Amino acid sequence: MPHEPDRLSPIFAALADPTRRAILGMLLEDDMAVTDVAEPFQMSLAAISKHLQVLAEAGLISREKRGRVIWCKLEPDALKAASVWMQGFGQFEPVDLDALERFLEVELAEGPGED
Amino acid sequence: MPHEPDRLSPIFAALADPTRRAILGMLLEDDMAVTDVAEPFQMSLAAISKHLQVLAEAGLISREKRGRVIWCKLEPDALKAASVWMQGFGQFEPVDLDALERFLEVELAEGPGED
DNA sequence: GGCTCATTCAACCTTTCGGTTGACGATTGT
DNA sequence: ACAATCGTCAACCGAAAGGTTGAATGAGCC
Repeated sequence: MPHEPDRLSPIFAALADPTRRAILGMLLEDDMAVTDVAEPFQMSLAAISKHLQVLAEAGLISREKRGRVIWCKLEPDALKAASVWMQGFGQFEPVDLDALERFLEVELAEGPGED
Repeated sequence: MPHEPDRLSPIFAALADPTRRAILGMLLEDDMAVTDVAEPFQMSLAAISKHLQVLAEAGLISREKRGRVIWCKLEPDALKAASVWMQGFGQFEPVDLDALERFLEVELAEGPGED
């Protein structure tokens, strides 16, 4: 049996960019058109389009064309695959809830688009 | 207000390489010397050394020199940070800290696969 | 038809990544 | 003292990442 294609690497690679994580955060609230996704960022629309392609190839989002607008939608399953992989490593010690809270506060305070 | 340094990106970037994920898997069982980490791989020792540096800079492992041997040890906290970030998306509860806390408590108390 | 808006494509540039090789410092054993 | 071992450093390489700009495609509007 040859080995299965590596679907995990593209997912983690996609998550490794703060712009792309911010995009995912925005998409968490609602589906969005490409132009609207790009609006809060300082970079060109083409750059955002590339980021969306990376996210789509990793399976983290899907794009659907309705009219002349392309709607981007979060696809949680890919994220879950990566999460499951990490669960294997996560079974160490009971979680440090204080650290968790601090971490989440920082992460949520940064928010999408402010990177 | 400048932001906190981005600690999440290096973690995901480190996880995006299958060699590095394999190394983490090996380190899950036991601490290992660099040479022993490198042994099962087809690439040079220097390449593995670089991978270990990437993992260390992401905070995923630590290295301790005892004698002429450098021992590599898994550091679960960094992984936990990334895991928590992803679980926020998977559960669609990025704002409800209480619910996320309760979820994690239950999740870690039961442990994966111990239903 | 022609204009405008939404998105991607193509070419290009610079920086980073993942690998190599060979030399090197540090440590241990004889 | 000398040689072998452990690991990193430095220089180099090709490929990929992340950005730019400008042209091209395609759908909707007047």
